[in-house]
Amino acid sequence: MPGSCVLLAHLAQPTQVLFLLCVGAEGVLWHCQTASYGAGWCAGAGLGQGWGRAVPVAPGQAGATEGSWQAGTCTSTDCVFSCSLFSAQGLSIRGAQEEDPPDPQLMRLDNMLLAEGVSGPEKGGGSAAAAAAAAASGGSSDNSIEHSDYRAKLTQIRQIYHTELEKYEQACNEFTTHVMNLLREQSRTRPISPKEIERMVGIIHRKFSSIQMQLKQSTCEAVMILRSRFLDARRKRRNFSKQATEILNEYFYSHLSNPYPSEEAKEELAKKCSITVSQVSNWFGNKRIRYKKNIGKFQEEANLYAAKTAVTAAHAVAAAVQNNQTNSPTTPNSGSSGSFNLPNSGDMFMNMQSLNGDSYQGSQVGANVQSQVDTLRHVINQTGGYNDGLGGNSLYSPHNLNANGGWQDATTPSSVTSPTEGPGSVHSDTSN
DNA sequence: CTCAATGATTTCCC
DNA sequence: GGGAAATCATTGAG
Repeated sequence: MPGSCVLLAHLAQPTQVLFLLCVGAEGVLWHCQTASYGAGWCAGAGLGQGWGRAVPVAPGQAGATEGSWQAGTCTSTDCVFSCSLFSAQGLSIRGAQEEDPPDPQLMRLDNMLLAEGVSGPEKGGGSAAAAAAAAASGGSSDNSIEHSDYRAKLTQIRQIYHTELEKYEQACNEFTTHVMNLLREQSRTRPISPKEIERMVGIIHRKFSSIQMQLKQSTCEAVMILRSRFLDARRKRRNFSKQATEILNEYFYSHLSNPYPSEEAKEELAKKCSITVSQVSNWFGNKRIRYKKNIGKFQEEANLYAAKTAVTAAHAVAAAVQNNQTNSPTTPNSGSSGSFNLPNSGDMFMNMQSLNGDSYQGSQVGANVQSQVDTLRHVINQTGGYNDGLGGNSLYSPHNLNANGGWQDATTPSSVTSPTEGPGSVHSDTSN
């Protein structure tokens, strides 16, 4: 059994390895912790378990730092104990951790782990995952697949962190017991004061604290890497689901005269499509530009969605009319196609116009139809039978509809009043 | 592998 | 800040 000194060190191995180094009558000795730590590594580094003689590392030797020791028989740099030394006789501490005041770095790490949901109480879903997902998605609801993916990985990190933490605590206790036993044996040959024991225990705990800090540090790094990967993954393009594309297309083609969804509409669409608001904005931006550039190419698609919308609208109108016992005799839709009752029928009309060429030219008529629709809606509302289904008016009703047509004009009201630009004048950038 | 489609990003403009 | 336009980068069909 070595002398009375204790040196607790950890080496920067994949798994933290704990050593006990003693300085005594027999010189400097190392002891590889045999419990849950170190045994494997000790063997791997050619140290074996138990006690062995340590020799100072020669200055300049690879891996050497001031005060480094290595196993007497091991020349591998892996065997260098870059650790602080606690003198046996006076229990003087050189290089011991100075951790009396709360370490600001430790506090930062703790805060981060808490914020990331790694430490602290377990929450179903984890605020960190939600926060990261929200941040990554531009502040809105995110793709649930990525969300759960991120959450699963974070949970994994969390589990590893807690397992390791538990191991460290257990090892700390074991080690403390071990040292206490050493001291108890020492007390047979020399007087050991309670203060000395207390101090020794304090040293051990501080050492373990610094090891814990490393664990926290690497956990933080893992979370950061995960987050960056998560964000990077988001940058990758992923096609929207067929359903989402359909919903977006339906909106687009039923608002062809003014395909600029309001913020509310965007949010609603985002929700329906399980994508973010910015993705909705991107989609509409891309769609507008691509539609404008090649209207012909999108004609079939436009007709498809127009027909689809018409059918839906017809059904809705039929239902509304049927439900409306006091149907107004002035209702203009009775007996006619019925599709114009759609709040968006103005756009649909334009769609039909576009079959023959430029879709923008039809908006004059489209606007007229729109006004009819508004009248109709007003009438129906007054009779009390029409306020949902077709509703969408808060969400889907096109605003900024203008008589001249053209998307540009819709967003630049100043030019709407321009009498020089007739219905036939197509904005230059609509031509390809 | 090629290439069209398409979601995302960048740049410019108002 | 929102939109247009150009461009980048990935996806998926052939």
